[in-house]
Amino acid sequence: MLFSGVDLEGSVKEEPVVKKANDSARSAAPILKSVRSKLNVGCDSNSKPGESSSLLLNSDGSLPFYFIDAHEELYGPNSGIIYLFGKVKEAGGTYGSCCAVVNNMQRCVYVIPNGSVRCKGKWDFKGRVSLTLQEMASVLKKEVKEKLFEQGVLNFTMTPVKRSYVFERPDIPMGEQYVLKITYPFKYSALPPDLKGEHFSALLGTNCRALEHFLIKRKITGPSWLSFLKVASCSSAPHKVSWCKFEVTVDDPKEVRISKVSMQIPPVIVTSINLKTVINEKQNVNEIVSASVINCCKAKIDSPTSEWEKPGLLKHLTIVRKLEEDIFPMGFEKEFAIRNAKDITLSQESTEAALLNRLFLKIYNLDTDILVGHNISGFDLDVLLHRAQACQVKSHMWSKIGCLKRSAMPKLTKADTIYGSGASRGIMTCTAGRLICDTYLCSRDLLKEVSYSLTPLAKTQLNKDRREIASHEIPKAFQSSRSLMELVECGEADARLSMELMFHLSILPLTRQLSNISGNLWGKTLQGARAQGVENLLLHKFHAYKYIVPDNIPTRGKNLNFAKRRLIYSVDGGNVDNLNTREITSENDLQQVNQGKRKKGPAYSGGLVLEPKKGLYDKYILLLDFNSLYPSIIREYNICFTTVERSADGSVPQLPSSKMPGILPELLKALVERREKVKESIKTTSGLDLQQLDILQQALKLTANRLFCIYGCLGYYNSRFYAKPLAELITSQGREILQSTVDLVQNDLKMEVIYGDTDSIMINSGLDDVKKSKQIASEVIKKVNKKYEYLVTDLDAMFKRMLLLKKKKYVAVKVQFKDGKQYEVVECKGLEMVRRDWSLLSKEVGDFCLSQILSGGSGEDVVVSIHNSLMKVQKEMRKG
DNA sequence: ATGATAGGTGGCGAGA
DNA sequence: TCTCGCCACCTAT
Repeated sequence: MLFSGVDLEGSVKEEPVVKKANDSARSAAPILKSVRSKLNVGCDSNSKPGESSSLLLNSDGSLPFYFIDAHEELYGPNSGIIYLFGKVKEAGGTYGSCCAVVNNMQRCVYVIPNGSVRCKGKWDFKGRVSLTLQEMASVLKKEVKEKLFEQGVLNFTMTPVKRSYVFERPDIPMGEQYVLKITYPFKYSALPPDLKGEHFSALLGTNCRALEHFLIKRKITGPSWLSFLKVASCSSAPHKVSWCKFEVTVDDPKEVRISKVSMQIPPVIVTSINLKTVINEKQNVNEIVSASVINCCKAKIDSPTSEWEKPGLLKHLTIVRKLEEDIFPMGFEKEFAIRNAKDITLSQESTEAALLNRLFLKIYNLDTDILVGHNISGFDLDVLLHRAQACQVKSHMWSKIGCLKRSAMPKLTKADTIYGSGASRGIMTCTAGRLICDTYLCSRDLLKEVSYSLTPLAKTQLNKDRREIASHEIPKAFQSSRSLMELVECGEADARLSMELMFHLSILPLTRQLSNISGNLWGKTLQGARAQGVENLLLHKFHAYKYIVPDNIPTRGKNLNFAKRRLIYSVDGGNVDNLNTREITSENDLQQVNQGKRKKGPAYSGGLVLEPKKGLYDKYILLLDFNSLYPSIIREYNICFTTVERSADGSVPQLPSSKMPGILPELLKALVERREKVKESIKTTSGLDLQQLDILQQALKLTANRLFCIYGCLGYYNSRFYAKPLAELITSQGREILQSTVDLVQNDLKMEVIYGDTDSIMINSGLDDVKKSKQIASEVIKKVNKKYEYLVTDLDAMFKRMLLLKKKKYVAVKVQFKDGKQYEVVECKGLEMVRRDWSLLSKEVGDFCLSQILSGGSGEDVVVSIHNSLMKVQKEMRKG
């Protein structure tokens, strides 16, 4: 099955077979026994004295591990080591956090030999000598061996293997051929990507990351149950590298497998954080005065969590500190005592450093899997770590914000990052092992709202009023006990709202499913890295079919590479016209790079927009729409890296003639079919499973929406799978399809097309009757759909009245049906009132005018009424 | 570093 | 003062 992470039928069944390995079973058993005994010693912090916990094993003696997050150090002595974070099951049936250290990762580099080898398995070397595979291999091996020694790589294996290459590098031949696969340990540095030799023209995979290699090779697609066949050792408390409850070491990556038994997906521990800060004017930095934490210890990730507010699941704590050398206001001690009567929910500290220590310790003790907060990645985490640095919080404390013990703080980027741009790499490094769920970023992805601040979101989504305290008001809060308690409550309320938002939007189950579908790391999906999702999907798929994938261009020095890449890969420059043109081209490109991201002219032409026949229409207008046009084109014409022949001069390629289905079309087919299947399952299932299916369907819908991203990634310059010719081919087909549809409707069906944009056309039916219009529409649709196999048009809407003003600007009264009843909705596209950069007044006035125009009243009445209202507005403005 | 291109609109400054 | 080109911003698909 394609996406093994998603289990459609009969997902929840078997519990893991509890404890003990078969005595005779595997040699792993004794090791695991010792693991277990060590773990009893090792799990120091979380278990109460006298309580001992041991891990449950599968019946074959392997250790089940629910994989959640992973991390690799990119620099330093630990690069090449992979850290997996997840959950293991304890004897009591509870779950504990676990870190698995995977050692001995091997680099994997492909050597592309010179000359053609596609002729009958013989290596045609420089067209002169024809050698056998074995002979050629030995010549090549000898040279590669020398080169490896030169690079200081002393320990390696070499194997000739058959692989295909179908991407955009002109220096690597397309199609299947024998290449030499080299593997060597990560402790040796990466080979230079441009290394060449007498017998080989290129290297691929030189800088592949250990983690990516691991996940692709082990076919791990997002959060899922894994089993560790052998666990080499288990560190006890002082020797642990992580803050997790348990820690194991895996010395052979191949001992990590996807679990074949389906087991219940464990709940996770979610901690919501909200900081209240004051601005230190002298240094222009935020200082923390209070931190609120809300913890839910059993959040479901396979279905929506509905009862998260149930007593016992939720705990809260707010830590406040004194402002400057002040003392806490009068009466605070009393409040303090009341709040802590039953449970510690309020904590007072005298310094910011003490507050931070307390908070980090709390997160550690909670054994948090997921940190949540509104704009947590853009604000709270950044402030936390900067303050930890400024207050000289010890590394064994601040590093508890993540799961890996650290001694040095990674470079944090400046605090003044753009609102909502996500966390910096340094912050993500610190939090490795705990997922970051930023409800601000997520709602921006999942919802369409005017504003994504907490206050409006709380209102529109949760129907709750949020009390806001402006940042300059915060110092005043310390003047009285009452106002200070209000500050505390505000912090807790905010933390709570953010968590509620997360549950309300089912962010965890949704993003988990998305990660499973695309094979992405959950943390990346939460960060909204859409391009990366597609990248992973393609990586998994192409690897499975034995294709060598395009190299990962490292971020560092990318700007330099940009121009270089342009020169190497650019088909524009490939024109043998003259060298001058080429140099100018690359110089222009360099300029574009230097001028930054703001200036980016389109690289190729996109969708067709028809000139609108402007005016007010009062007969029924039919809006016809091709369902996900670009993905369908890929399927319809079998467009793929593997099928389209790219021309050398950079012109738009021809449609493929190959009937062999390409990988992209197959992928889309699988996704579409999968969605259909889920839809069907939804009809026939009930109860809890239905909720799960619903999430699945939502996720699939999201992916379907993001199928567009597959096209996007083909046209996205920084994408690993950048293929301008393919993107161009797709859009050019799109234009042709739209045009031919227009021609069909106008010439053959003799109907008037008044507008069209990329994948849609509007037809003036000239009718007053709904039913007749509908009938006509279905006839048109039938005719259009007959022409295509996968492309499907649909009647998107019928407009009773419409005002068509410009390209991409129109208002219409849409007719809809619900329970057999007809009702009308106003749809407004592109006009001022749907834009955020127009004032409320102009929106209101516009709204009124349009409602008048579309009311269907006589022309004169409308004019009079609009005029009157405008006069009224004018008067009001003069007054104001 | 964080899918695409097409298109409308107001603001701004240069130049007539 | 007016026009024009450029830019930032936001939207449609």
